[in-house]
Amino acid sequence: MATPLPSIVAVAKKAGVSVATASRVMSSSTYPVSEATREKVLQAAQELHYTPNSLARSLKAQHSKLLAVLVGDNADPYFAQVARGVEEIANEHGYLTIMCNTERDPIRERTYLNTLQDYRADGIIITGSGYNHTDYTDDLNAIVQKIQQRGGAVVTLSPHVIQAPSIQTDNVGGAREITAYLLSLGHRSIAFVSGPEDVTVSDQRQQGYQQAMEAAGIAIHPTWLIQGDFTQSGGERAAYQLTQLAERPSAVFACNDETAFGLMNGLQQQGWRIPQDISLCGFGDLPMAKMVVPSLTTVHIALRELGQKGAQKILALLKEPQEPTEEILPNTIIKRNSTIPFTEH
Amino acid sequence: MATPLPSIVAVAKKAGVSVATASRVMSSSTYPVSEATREKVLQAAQELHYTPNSLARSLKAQHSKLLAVLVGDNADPYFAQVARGVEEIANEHGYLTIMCNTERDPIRERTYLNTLQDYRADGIIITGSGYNHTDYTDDLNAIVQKIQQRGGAVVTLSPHVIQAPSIQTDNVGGAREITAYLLSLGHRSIAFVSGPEDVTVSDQRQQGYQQAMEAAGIAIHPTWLIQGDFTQSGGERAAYQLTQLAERPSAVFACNDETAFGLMNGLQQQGWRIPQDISLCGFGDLPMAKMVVPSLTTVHIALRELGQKGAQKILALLKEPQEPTEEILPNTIIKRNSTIPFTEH
DNA sequence: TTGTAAGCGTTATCAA
DNA sequence: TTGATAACGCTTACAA
Repeated sequence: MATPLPSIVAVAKKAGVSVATASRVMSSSTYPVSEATREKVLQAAQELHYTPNSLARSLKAQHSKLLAVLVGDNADPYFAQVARGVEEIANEHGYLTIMCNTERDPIRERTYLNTLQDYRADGIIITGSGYNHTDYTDDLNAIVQKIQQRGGAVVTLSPHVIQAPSIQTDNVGGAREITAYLLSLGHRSIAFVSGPEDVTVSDQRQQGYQQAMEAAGIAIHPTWLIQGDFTQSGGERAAYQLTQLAERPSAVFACNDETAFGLMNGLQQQGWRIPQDISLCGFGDLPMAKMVVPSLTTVHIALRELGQKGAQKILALLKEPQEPTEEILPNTIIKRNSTIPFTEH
Repeated sequence: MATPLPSIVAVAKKAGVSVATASRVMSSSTYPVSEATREKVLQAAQELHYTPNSLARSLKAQHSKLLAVLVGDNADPYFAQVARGVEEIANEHGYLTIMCNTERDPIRERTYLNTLQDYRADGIIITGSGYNHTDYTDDLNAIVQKIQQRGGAVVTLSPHVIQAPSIQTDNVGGAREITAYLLSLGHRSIAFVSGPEDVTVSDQRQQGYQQAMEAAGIAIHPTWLIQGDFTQSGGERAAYQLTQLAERPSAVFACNDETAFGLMNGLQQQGWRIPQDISLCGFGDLPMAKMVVPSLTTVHIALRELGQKGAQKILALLKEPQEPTEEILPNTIIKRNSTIPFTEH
């Protein structure tokens, strides 16, 4: 049978003091309490194994010490790393981390945001989402605004229709750089495998790709633009499309590592050798990127750090409201074995 | 400035009814309320954008609709999959999922368990931990007991010093089977790379390995037992050790996939070809297992399903307390390209 | 069918 | 320095 935990009244009673004083010592408030009574209370609390009820505390205090991460899928290594960074900082500061998988579905995002509001989550970190547009833009922003009004903090870690302070990796720049790297290797026909349609991160990376190609004076052939969906199977499908082309590009740039892994697998299954037959690169630098054979040339994002910074931003926001800012973090190209200089076949 | 959200009193006032009736319609209790007043209340709630404060509700109801997962590291694909399964079921049933990274550290486990108790988490799922022994065994079990006493449910998903209902994959059996598979391929000298010392899962898998070897009448050479730590870098170190041996085994069984990936990388860097020079297999069947080259022969665990079952067990436990049970789930061997029949060199 | 009021476990205000 | 007491927002006896 469920027996309730001792409350502060039990402690007060046992110590022979009022709940007020008991509370004062348990909540380690600055309010003066004599050493003698403090001892008595502590003693009683100890004996009863008393610990304060966080729910009651939160209700009273109007904040919960709850921090949430909205991710597309916590099993996706990209999000997993970010979430890890968040949890780390949260834990350090006495916050609990709530994990929310949205599958990039605005409706799920909305539902979670509402629930989180009901729980008075102090901070919400949104990552891995962000369509260019959705019918729910206003909806989402309305909720976010309400969250902010009641004192909650919201931060996005990727482009999103939600208006909030944001910390992001330089998607355009990173894509431009890695494309420029392929160009510097002598490649001229470079394919690009995108993410799901209308997802902004994918568009931004495509933009970087296009900028680099344009700067090199190369017209992008329509068949070089292949649709993916950020998953390995999407990459495999892209590989198939690639092998069907009349003229094979000499390099492919996948807009994220998972896609690149899928491509690698798919292409190799079709008998293509990487990098001899085609150079391949990704974006993200997941832990697996250096493990696959050949190891993957990619854009390194400090994912865990991104999560940490997001959490720190939340903490800062909670301390004192600040102007909404957008911070763009630089990233670096990691050259590995999946790319080699262009050679005539 | 932070403006508080409307409470049920605001709704009651606006609807011109008592808080009791307002509450009755908002909490969709079975208590009879006339259609007319129900409408009025709903209307008022709508206009005020009222949603009930979950903290207050939880405080009153003595349960929080909070479910926690304790994992070693949420960025480890193994745990990530399990956590995903948990979140899925939790979300379906209106529970929020709290993610706790313990790094297998009993002290961190204890801290989290305490915090979770303070938040009145309804359910706690513990996975990825479990030393054979620790100085904190009694501590941990004391907290778990208190959690259960106050009505919370605890389930473990891997061997652990914590006494609680448990659902686990068949570690011994799986290891025995896959070792038997290697034997059936003609291998006789089979190395085993373990996890961190004293971690029970690792011991169980080693046990399975030993059982199979024994059944085949093969004495295990001491040098075949190599210490790993469940990580890729641990696998790489093991690879190095392996290459130093005077007599090379013809196969290695890594006690988890991450270790196998590290081995694969390390061995290949030393110029060993897999599977020609040595057959390799793992345990877990992470998504990456079929992506690496060569693809990895391993024991498939339905990880996500394990998480789902864990969450369902919690839900069942919450509904009505049951006898603590230990459920062992079968697993299956996935034969891929990292293993081939033994051949003389 | 509706309302009043107590209580969940805290903390903070006000008096003493 | 200590103690009553109200309040946080909700649900539920108990009355009406």
